[in-house]
Formats: sequence, C-alpha cells, structure tokens
Amino acid sequence: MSLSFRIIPAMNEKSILTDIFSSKEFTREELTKIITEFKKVEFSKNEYILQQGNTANQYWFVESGYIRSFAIDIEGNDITTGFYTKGDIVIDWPSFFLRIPTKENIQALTDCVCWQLGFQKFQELFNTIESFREAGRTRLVGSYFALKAKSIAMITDHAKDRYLRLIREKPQIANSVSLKHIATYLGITDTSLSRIRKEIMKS
Amino acid sequence: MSLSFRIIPAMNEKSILTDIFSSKEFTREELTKIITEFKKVEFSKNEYILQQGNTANQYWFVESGYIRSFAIDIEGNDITTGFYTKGDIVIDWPSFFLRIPTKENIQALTDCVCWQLGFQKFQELFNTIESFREAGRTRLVGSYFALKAKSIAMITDHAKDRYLRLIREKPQIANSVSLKHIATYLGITDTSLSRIRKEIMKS
DNA sequence: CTTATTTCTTGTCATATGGCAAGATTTCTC
DNA sequence: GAGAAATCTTGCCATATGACAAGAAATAAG
Repeated sequence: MSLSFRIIPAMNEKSILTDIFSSKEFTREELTKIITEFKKVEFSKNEYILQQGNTANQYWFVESGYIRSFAIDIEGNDITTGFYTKGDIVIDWPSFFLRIPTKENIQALTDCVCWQLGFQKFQELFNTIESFREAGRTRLVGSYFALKAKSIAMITDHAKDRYLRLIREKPQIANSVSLKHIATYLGITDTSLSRIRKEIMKS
Repeated sequence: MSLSFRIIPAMNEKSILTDIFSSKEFTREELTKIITEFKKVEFSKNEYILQQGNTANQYWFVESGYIRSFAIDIEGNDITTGFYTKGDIVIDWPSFFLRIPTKENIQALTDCVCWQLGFQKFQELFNTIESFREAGRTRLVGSYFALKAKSIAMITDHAKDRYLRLIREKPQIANSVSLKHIATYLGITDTSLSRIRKEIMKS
C-alpha cells in the first residue's frame, strides 16, 4: 500500500506519484508540495502529446497506457526513439530545459492516464527543494545513461541481440506494439525484424 | 580579450574558464566564486584520466590537447564514445552524479592541460548559485541532445555520411586521431573507414 | 458480417559492411 | 638512423541487413 493513504488522504488518486517520489528522500511536507502541483491528464489512442516544432511546456508520468516517441528524418522516415509505460517519465529534455522547439513527436499508442507538471512549477520546485533537484538530476542522468547504453549496443550487438534485450526489458512493449515501430527503435526494417522473430521462434 | 583581465587580475591564467562561463548570466561575484574552485591539472599523452571501475570524483574542462573516452565491451572490444578538445567538458555524468563506478575509460591522446572541479565543491556551487545550476543543467541536457542526435544518425545515416559529419564538426579530430579510434566512434571497422576515406579522396 | 485497410510474412536479389590476411606506410624506440 | 611496432591500405570473400513486391493475416470501419 502506498504512503499516500496515511499522509495525504485527499490524494489517494495520486498514489502513483507517491510511489514514484517516495523512493527519494523527501520530507512529508516536501512530498505534499511536489505532488500537489501535478495535474491529471488523459490522452486517447493516437493523440499527439507533443509535436515537432513545438516547445515542451510540461512533462508527464505515465499511470496507464503506452506511449511512443519518434523523430522524422530528412527523408520522412519515422524512427522510434522510445517507449513509455506505467511509472515512466515522458519528457523531451532538450525542449523542456533549453526552451527550444522539439524535433520529436510523442504519441499515445493506447488510451493513457498521465500526471503532468508545467515548466514554471517545475522551476519553482527545483529552486526551492534541494531533494527535488537531486531527484530531477538523477532522473536526467538516468536517461542519459540508458541512451548511452543503447547507443553502444547499436554498435556492438547484432539486431537479434538488441531485440532479445528489448523483449527481456520491456516485454509488454514487444507484444503490444507494431513491428514497424519496434523495428525502427532497433535500427532495422520491419522485414528484418519479422525474420529475426521467426528465427527466435524456432529455438 | 576575456573578461578576466578586468575582473580578476590574479586569474589571468584561468581565462579559458571565464570564456566558458561568461556566456551564461553570472554576476562578477558568482563568476569569481565559481572559477576560484577550479584547479589546474596536466595529463601526459596516454595517461588515464578515469578508468572503468572507479567512481568519478571530479570533472574537467579542456584547455589544450585531445582526450578520448571509450568503453570496453564484453568481448574486449574498445569502442570510442567521445572526443574532447579545447573548451569541452570532460565528465562521466552517470558516475559523477549517481556516485557509481564508471563503465568508461577516459584517456589523454596528447599532453593536456585541464581545469578540474571536484564533486563536493560542485555540490556547494550547485546548491548555492542558481545560475550555476542552470548552467550545469544546460550542459547536461546539451550532452543528452548531442548523444541522441548521434544515436539517430547511427540509424538513419550510412557510415560515409557519419564520417563526413565528423570531419565537418571536428576536423582536428579527424586528422590527428588513429583510424581505429575514429572507426569505433562511427560504429564501423578501421578497414571500412579506410575504404570510405579513399572513396572521399576520389571525389 | 463484410469489405477495406493496415500489418505481417516470405521470396528474390542487392548492397553495406565485416573478417581475415598480406603488404605498405608511418611512427616509435633505442 | 635502424629495427621494431603500430597503423593504414587493399584484396578476396562472407554475411547481416535492406529494398521491393506479393500474398497472408489481422484489425478496423461501415
């Protein structure tokens, strides 16, 4: 059972946020301050959460549903850059922090429930609560770390191994998302992924 | 001419730091506070600045020389993850901020002069100077942004295009670093890079 | 339920890049 | 400056993956 039942009875609905933040070292007061600022938003399947060219004025934590981020390259190819599910943070770091138009698109793959925080509120919390700063920095560095790992895997591993890792780390994604989206995430074509899948079946 | 001559006569030697920090909005007082904490360190060619398994307790700005970071994969292959030169920040973000052992190695490719800041001092500045926080966050997000761009290029571009981009963006590197190091940075073998280079010569 | 649309599989062939090894060239070392 | 070591080039062939197209299967739409 989440902490929220004892601390903030009125915030039962936000239990996913208390789960997300309670692992860090916040006082109850800080926790309340932080969580109060989050607003519930719902997205329906295929809805765009952020579109390239716009500046990200908020970010989200996923309570339910699947989300995909992708970039469109010069030739118009759609390249998946990430999948997000329950408990994940959905944020375009460069756009949100550098206040520049994003190059990415973020789209709901299913109906979703998310918790949203805006840039201004974020800045307030960031500058007034030291542990919020630490938590934010940790999250950003975590994203960097994951991206670097993926980047190195693109060089050292074969497509099959990258796919096997995805299955291992995000099995729900591998089962519920279209081949094409997964393929571009892995840096291959859907044709190749179909063959890899077939090969895995055999063994 | 850098600001340092007027503001902090005693700090002439640190003019590279004033150049690095003066683009952000710092008061003179803040600038002095920050720059005072940096310590000059020199590395000789081939010296390790950080080795895998250790936790990064400091980071550096390069004043002169070339530096390379690389990871060793399971099969013992050496994969270049970055090149650094004058004005660049050299930091293992995950190790420095998460206080965990690094998976990367950082090595001087030539004799180098760098300016070093330790974790404790960094934390003090980070928690007391709002603009230092902003600058630090901006730098981290910038690294994230560059890594993502490289990551997408690995998927959408051919090796030749990635090499051409490297030549365009870091011409000094392309000329002074061994083929093998550049090749692994681009995600190909030195053999392939040699052929790509030959092909470029012809045109 | 039926049709239309999208997604997935499979075949054939093309191509970028890798693996290995032998020389050629450059760079280090004494 | 001579020999050793590292780096770079090149040839030959192997292989992972791509491109394109045609069916098959699944999903969406009326």
